Amino acid sequence: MAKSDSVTIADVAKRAGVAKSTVSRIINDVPGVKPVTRSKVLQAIEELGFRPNMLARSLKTNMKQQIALAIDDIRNPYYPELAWAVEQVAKEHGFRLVLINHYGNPSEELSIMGKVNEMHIDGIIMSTISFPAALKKYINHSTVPVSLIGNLGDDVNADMVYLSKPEGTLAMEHLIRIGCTNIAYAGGPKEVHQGTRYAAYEAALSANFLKLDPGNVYIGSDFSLQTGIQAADYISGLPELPGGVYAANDMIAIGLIQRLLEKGIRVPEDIAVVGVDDISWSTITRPRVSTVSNLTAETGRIAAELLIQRIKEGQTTPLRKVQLEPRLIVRESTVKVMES
Amino acid sequence: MAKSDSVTIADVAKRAGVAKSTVSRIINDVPGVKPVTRSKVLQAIEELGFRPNMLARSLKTNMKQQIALAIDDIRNPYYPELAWAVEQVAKEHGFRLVLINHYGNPSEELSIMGKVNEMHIDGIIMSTISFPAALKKYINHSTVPVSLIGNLGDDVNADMVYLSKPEGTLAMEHLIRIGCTNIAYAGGPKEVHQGTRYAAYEAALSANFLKLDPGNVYIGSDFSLQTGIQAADYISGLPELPGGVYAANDMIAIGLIQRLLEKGIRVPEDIAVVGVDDISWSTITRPRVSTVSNLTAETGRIAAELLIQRIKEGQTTPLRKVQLEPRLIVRESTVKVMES
DNA sequence: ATGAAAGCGCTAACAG
DNA sequence: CTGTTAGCGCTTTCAT
Repeated sequence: MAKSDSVTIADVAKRAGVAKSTVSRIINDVPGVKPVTRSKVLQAIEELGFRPNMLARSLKTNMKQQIALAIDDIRNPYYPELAWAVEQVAKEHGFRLVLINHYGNPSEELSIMGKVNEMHIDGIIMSTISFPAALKKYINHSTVPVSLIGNLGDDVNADMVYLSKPEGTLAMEHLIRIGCTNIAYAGGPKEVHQGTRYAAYEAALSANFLKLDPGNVYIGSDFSLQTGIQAADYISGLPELPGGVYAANDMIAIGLIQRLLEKGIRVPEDIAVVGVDDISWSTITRPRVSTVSNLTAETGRIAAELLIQRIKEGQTTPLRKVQLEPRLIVRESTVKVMES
Repeated sequence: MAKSDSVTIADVAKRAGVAKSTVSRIINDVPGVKPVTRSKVLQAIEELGFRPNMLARSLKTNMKQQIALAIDDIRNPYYPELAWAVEQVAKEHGFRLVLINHYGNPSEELSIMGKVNEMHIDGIIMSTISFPAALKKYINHSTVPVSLIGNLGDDVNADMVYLSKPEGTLAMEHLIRIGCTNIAYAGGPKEVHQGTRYAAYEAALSANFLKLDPGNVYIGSDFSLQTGIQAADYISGLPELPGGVYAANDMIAIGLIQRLLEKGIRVPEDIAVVGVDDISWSTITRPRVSTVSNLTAETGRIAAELLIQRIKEGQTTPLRKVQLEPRLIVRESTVKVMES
């Protein structure tokens, strides 16, 4: 248990011949300390190699200068950018970032919220996929501020950032606008992404008086390239080749496109393909992938800013909800362009 | 400053009619507490909704149950998997993960090591790119254990995980084995990746009595797809087309291959291309990319285990160094295969 | 088997 | 301008 070498504020005080509180004042830049005293103490700090014990400070001030980010899986390409944006903002405000993967597992998500006050954090950003009712309770009872990515309703005690409409809506509208009537869907399990990815498919069809053919829907096991490849095999075997495919994310779109091309099916001439996420890979495949940007970095930045602001001002001010507009990005996978 | 509602061990003790120490014993599973007392206390805990303040506990025990991982940039595709592996192991041992990006910035790296004891962590894993001498001093003076990714020498007080040889060596040997004599290099700045990516190029050439033609070396500004594309433009314009290209990572290799194909240069027939990293994308491009796996997840896992073991046993036991064997993975970008 | 008391290293009134 | 005095909430001897 031996507290190693650690030199404390008391050691410094003794060495400098002052009281602990004076040392405290100096390391906290409290004004009104005689310059000569200050330099005496500074010197003692230097000589002793004193470093304040933040743990003790935190115990006293109740500020840990740390926030958590709970996400599905950092290996999913959406999250590194989100995490990066969050860490940037955190760092600017002198906060560190604790990263937690919950793998979309509802019980994990609950367990995280149940442990927030054992976590040395001042607040938490949750990017939840499934959203069990129990989670809402946990959030509402949480002692630390919560910032949510996604719109989880008005009865949740948390600031939120979310898109003004599902990305998929833009993707579908685009396909319809360029003349597709027979549109296929390629995605992972329907429930994931709070179901909005798939729901947008159904909604857009019905909003445009197009009929939903269950045969046009390919549901894979995840949101990977592999799923895209399998979707291509499925879709290319359909009795009637769809004019367009709405892929639930760019990874799927890319796998899908590659496989279609291998099979001699031209994109976009035979099939137009649009994805969602605007990951960087989408700009370098051939054809480059039309997609919908969900403003990942912007989302992370705002979520972090909302949280830190909330940490600073407490639960007094009203909850904030920030809506972001998803943005359609048209590239060659949906429209033939002049120059390659 | 108001310490909100927080119910403490003292509240529980009063409610249960026992001493604080008894409550402490119970929440720490210290044996030798009469069952009836135990249940009385447990009930009080339940009724009051008591949750131990880990900060206070940490101050006393000096264990924060938290480790840090300092990396270049989480957006670089190597790191999410590393971070994931580290977090897995951390979680298994009841530790949380603090993620820090240093952007390969030497002064940032130093600043991180300078702040380790203000960070509420029990140890830190550093994946450093540049390795200034000053960093060595910081590490050797660090009060918390350090686990290093990469071999930084014998005079550094840290456990280490690293590859037994540069990945590039395997990549180059492969190209040479399949008959390339005129081999180009495509990479980012030479110093990055501790210089091993490029150094392997020079070393392999001279080990095989091949002459180094500076005109065959393309140095881009980073390790992105874009650099690969630019490298392709450069290499395809060379007076004599090289028989093979060693790309410093798979991103570059992929950008390079796509661009070569666009220009009507066949891969691997005209040029064989090998990358490094074995990122998942390399399995779905056409042709799929031959590469060298650097065992990312394994590296993360071991780094985390070394660190946590060190945290538990202290600086008494000798330093550990774990070597991993990089593995060549041959795909279609270097050899023509029978079935596509 | 349990209680009393002394801190962990720091901050924050309150005096002087 | 600086010192004294209480704690923050918990663990941990040492008694009983």
